[in-house]
Amino acid sequence: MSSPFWKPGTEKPRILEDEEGGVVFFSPSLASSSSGYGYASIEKQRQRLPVYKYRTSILYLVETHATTIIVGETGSGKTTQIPQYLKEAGWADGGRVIACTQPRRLAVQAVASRVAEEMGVKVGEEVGYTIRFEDLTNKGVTMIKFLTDGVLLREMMDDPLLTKYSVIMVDEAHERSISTDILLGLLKKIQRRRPELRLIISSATIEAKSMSAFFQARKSRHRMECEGLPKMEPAILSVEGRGFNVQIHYVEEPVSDYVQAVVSTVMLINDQEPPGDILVFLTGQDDIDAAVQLLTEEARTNRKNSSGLIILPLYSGLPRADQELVFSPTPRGKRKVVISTNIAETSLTLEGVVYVVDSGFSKQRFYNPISDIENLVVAPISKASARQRAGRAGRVRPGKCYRLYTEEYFVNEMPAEGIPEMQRSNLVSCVIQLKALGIDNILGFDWPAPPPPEAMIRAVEVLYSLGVIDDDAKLTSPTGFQVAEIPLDPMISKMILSSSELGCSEEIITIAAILSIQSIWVSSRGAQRELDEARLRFAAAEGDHVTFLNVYKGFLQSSKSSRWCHKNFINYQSMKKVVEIREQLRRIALRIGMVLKSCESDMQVLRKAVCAGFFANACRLEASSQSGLYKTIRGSQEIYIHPSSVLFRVNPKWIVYHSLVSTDRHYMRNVISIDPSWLLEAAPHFYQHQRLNPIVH
DNA sequence: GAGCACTGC
Repeated sequence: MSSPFWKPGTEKPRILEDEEGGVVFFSPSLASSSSGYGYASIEKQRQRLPVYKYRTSILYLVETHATTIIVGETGSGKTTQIPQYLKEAGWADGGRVIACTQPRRLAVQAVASRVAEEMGVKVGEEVGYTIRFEDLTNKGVTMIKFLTDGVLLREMMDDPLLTKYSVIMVDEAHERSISTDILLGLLKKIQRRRPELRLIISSATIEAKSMSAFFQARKSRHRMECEGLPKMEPAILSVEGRGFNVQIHYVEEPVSDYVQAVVSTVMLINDQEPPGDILVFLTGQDDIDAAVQLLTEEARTNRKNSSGLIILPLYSGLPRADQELVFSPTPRGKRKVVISTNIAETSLTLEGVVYVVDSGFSKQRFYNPISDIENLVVAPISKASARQRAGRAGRVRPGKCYRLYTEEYFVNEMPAEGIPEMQRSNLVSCVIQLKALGIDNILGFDWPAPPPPEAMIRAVEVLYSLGVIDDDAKLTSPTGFQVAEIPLDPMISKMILSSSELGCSEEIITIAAILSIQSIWVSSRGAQRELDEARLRFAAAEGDHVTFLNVYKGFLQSSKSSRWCHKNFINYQSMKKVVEIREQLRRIALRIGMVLKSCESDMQVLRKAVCAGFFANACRLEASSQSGLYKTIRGSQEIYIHPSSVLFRVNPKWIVYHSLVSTDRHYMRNVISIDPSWLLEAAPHFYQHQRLNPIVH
């Protein structure tokens, strides 16, 4: 286990082969020693990884089987080693490329730089990576390429058979993200056309069996088993991990209040267990803030041991600087307690954690295709998640995991796997992507996990109403193909296309970029009034979209200053991303033949363009309503303007919204006022005269 | 007058 760089008593080099592809921080000692030690010691390190003793088997299976499924636990080294084994065995000869996909950008970068280091090359040469906005590959030189699965899907639009790849390894397939699932479905289809292509599906769970069943080709007349071609029967291989043993503790009785249970469990660990940091999994910001506060008070009153506690929250909405606090090393004699959302389950890795407290819950997205509303719901996690969470305690030495649910519940009631994202999401983007790849029979597509037919039908309806697909459910030309080319939600893409005809594309692509990120405002529950005041400085009577334009203009006038952002409660990181996305949209717009033009101060055409994409989200203020109650034109859903909108309390008679937040009420986020006659202009087929007229007058 | 698990192109 010990690395040649690490002497007992010194800080252990931070992880070398992170299976989750979390944020990898190389310690300075490692960074400096890599040049001093040279190739041999890296080679020794590689040989110590559990996956090494399977090298020959893996190469044999890949050679003889079209699909190989690798079940590998954390720390097995599969992600960094298998692509190298393949390259060493000649799979990248003759200009072919070995691809390895990851669900997350950071993982792509981290793994690529590690593999480049092991091979003694620079990233972008023999080893490269591609993520959105960043392509560090060199055609004809790059042999191993890491990329997000979303990027590989985009590549299929230009090269549907992915002809340049000899082997494609889909990593972290157990996470079952929408793009991983689409990719798996498409790769299965490609295999029929390209029998020489090899797939490696790498997964952390035993779900391998269902994955294997999926890739099991039906005995078909077209594809006889013949010499020279690999077997269609998938091979399965397990590789053990290298984590330390984690002792599991369960509660004896179900807990009624898991925030309270978290507090007492942390205090118990602190009183009775030797030093080591604690990682707590809760569901969201509210719970986390509450737990942080309770723990801080508890630590203050119960002085015995708890003065050494450093209590930190962790969730993605946290400002960057606060997030980085959790990575700072724990001072001697102190104990760090990080209270986190699911972000610490897969997206980032904390070192030094010895104790995990698992509430057994997380927030999950659910989609109701009937109401067309997506909801965030606190729901029980799966056994797979519970194991992943527990594993976080065994990275540096043997650890303990305290589950705030009973063993009986874990064994008998907890579901083995989570519900794939595909089955609980709006599918509009997914369907258009498949259409663009020539998959016309969406309902008959061979999915790893078929989504509910209602959700697919709803997606097809939306695309039809946007004029993106025709009566035969085929992409329209040019609109459908253009919308598919733009990497955004189709409603936003449609808005962009219309802006070209209306003469306001410069403004609309700015709005599109802002709508496609989380939020441009800093999240500050503490300074709510100041944030509201800052927002009012940019407020436009037309609504939030025009307000965004004012912010963007201000940002440019400040020369993209971070100080200006800070002063105005605007998230600087978000604005940088907006500039980047806007630049990408601008390039795509030109490529698909749009006219880039500014409407200057004519906000009416701009609002029409928003209508052209979002007409389905039109609402009218209830005449008798004093409380700001709106109803959707289409479904008569009762909804309200979100208090964060600049049109909150202004309540214009007609608006369209960008998205809904559903709690006890449905709140519209980002709204703009419109004239109802524009709805008829934008979507005559959708708002027929007879239906709209009685409402208009 | 209230709330945003997490990714990705």
